[in-house]
Amino acid sequence: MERPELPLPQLHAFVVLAEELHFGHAAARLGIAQPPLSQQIRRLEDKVGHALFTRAPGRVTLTPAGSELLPAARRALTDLSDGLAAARAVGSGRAGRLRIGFAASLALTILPGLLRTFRHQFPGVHLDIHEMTTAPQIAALHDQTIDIGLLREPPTDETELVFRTVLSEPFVAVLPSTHHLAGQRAVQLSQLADSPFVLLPRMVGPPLHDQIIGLCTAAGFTPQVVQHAVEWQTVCALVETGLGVSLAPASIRRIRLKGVAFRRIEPHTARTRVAVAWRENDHNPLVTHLLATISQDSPDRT
Amino acid sequence: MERPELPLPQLHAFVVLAEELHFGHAAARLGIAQPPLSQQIRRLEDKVGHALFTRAPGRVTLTPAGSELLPAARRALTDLSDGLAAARAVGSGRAGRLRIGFAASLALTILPGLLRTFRHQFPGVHLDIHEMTTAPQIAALHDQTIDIGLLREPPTDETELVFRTVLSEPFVAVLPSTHHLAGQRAVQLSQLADSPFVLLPRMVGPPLHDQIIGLCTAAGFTPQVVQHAVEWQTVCALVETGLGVSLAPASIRRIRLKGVAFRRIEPHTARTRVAVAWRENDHNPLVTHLLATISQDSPDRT
DNA sequence: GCGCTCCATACGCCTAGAGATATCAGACCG
DNA sequence: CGGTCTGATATCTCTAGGCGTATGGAGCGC
Repeated sequence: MERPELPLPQLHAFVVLAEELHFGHAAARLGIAQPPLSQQIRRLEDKVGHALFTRAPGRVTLTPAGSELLPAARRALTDLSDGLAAARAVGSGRAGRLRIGFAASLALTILPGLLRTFRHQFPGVHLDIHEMTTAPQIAALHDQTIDIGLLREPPTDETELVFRTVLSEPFVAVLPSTHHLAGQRAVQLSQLADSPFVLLPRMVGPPLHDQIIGLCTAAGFTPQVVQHAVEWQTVCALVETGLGVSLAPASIRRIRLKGVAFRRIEPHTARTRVAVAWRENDHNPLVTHLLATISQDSPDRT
Repeated sequence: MERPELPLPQLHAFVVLAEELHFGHAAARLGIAQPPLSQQIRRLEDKVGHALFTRAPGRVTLTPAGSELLPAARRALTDLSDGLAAARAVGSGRAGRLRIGFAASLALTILPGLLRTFRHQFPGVHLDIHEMTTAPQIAALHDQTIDIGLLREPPTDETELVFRTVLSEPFVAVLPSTHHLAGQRAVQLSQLADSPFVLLPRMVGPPLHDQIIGLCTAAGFTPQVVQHAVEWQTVCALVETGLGVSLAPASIRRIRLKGVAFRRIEPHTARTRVAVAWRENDHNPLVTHLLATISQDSPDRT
């Protein structure tokens, strides 16, 4: 790519003159006087090294060389004008691409409304939605694979990343409907001490896992985990088979399964937080826009 | 098409920096110092209205807006550079299109060599070859349908057009081989007075037609034209059938037909000229080149 | 902590070129 | 033959911007 030889203003003048084929009219369209236009064309011809127009008074015509240059000049000008507009649209956040990672359970709660609101406000923005658990989201944020993470129980030791709580919800006990506690409206946590547990593996979201274990510990027992499952959907399915019980964020009530009962637990204080995460140094306006959308869309509801 | 806002040098700097992602190296590739490059990018960003790069020392990256602008800028630059090269090629006559009209009879004589030589010298030039008689060539030259005409007996009353003789050749008598004059090596023109004639219609080339009639008149008779044919090829075929005789430029000897004899005529002085014609005000370099090729290729041979 | 790398800032210089006004020259027309 | 239209020339002004040198300041590695 060598140094550009043809100034754009001259090319612009060239294109307009090629359309008007009349120095006076072209100059008027350019908003300048006629002599400067003659100069522009002349300079351009000097640089090209050949005449671009034949001028017989009243009879301005493109030369073969001019005809050859015209489409290239036109393309270059429209490319630049379009590219500039596109860059501005992206820069101002009216267009572009935003990559979002989200925990599967959120697909049942805040995610649909959020996406709908955002798409409505920024129809030009393409959203890449990736379902992924907490730990991969953190990693993906770090290596710029996603721009926004929606996850549970954000880790506290992350530099470079910022977290903001979107939603705080209590835990519920997940019981097979045949379970002897399913008849109660609420369950004392300690009553689950003897039931086998189905949980997510610690790996997919250590903080949430630790919090659940901590709840049980605080209630005076260590849960007997007989089975791991990567998704809450699967956990519920396993509970339905009678394999065991579980503790889960309240929003998974949306998973409706015939043989599964969700029951409030006592004590009721423990809550799990859903947070939005992004890179602290990410100045992508779309990130800002999405954060704003979250604020207005789900104003810290419980 | 509105006024271009982004100066090309800045776009060039932008593209190079986007490739190098390093101010120092990019500046070196541009052949300038580093501070000016910083300024260029800064000015460009000011005009766009958004940052195009994120600069952490040692870690220069394109922003989304920058990524959006980059392909447009690259296209514009290559378009201009290619377009300029193409325009220069056309302007200097190394490329382009040349439209040539020629009389059918010339396809047997000067045309093949001429085209071969020209194509060899200017392989980038596309030649449009149209077979047409004299009068249509004149018209086509006037309304810019062809750029070069190769025709017989140029009219003398044409302004705006220039003619240069390429070839001058004598006339020959075209006789059926059964004709009683076919036994002679040469034919006195007056001996044809009683034979019916086959000729081209006057319309397709008035000067040549008038010259043939004039020859007969000078020999003391008015030819009895019993049949017209638009092509010499056809004239010869008709002569072969014994329909009549004809007078034709010597180069049609190349049309070899069993039943046709070509004989030198006396007096031997009358010659027909083949000329190249072009528009006087046509500055297309290809026209000049073709004229030069004709000069060197057929140096006024008889 | 020191130096190195890398980019930004701050002047200052200078040219290209974009613009205007005034004027000239050729073609065409009544 | 003069008026009009069209484009070219001449001359001047002004400024945007391209480039340089000198310097500042933030990370990063040893």
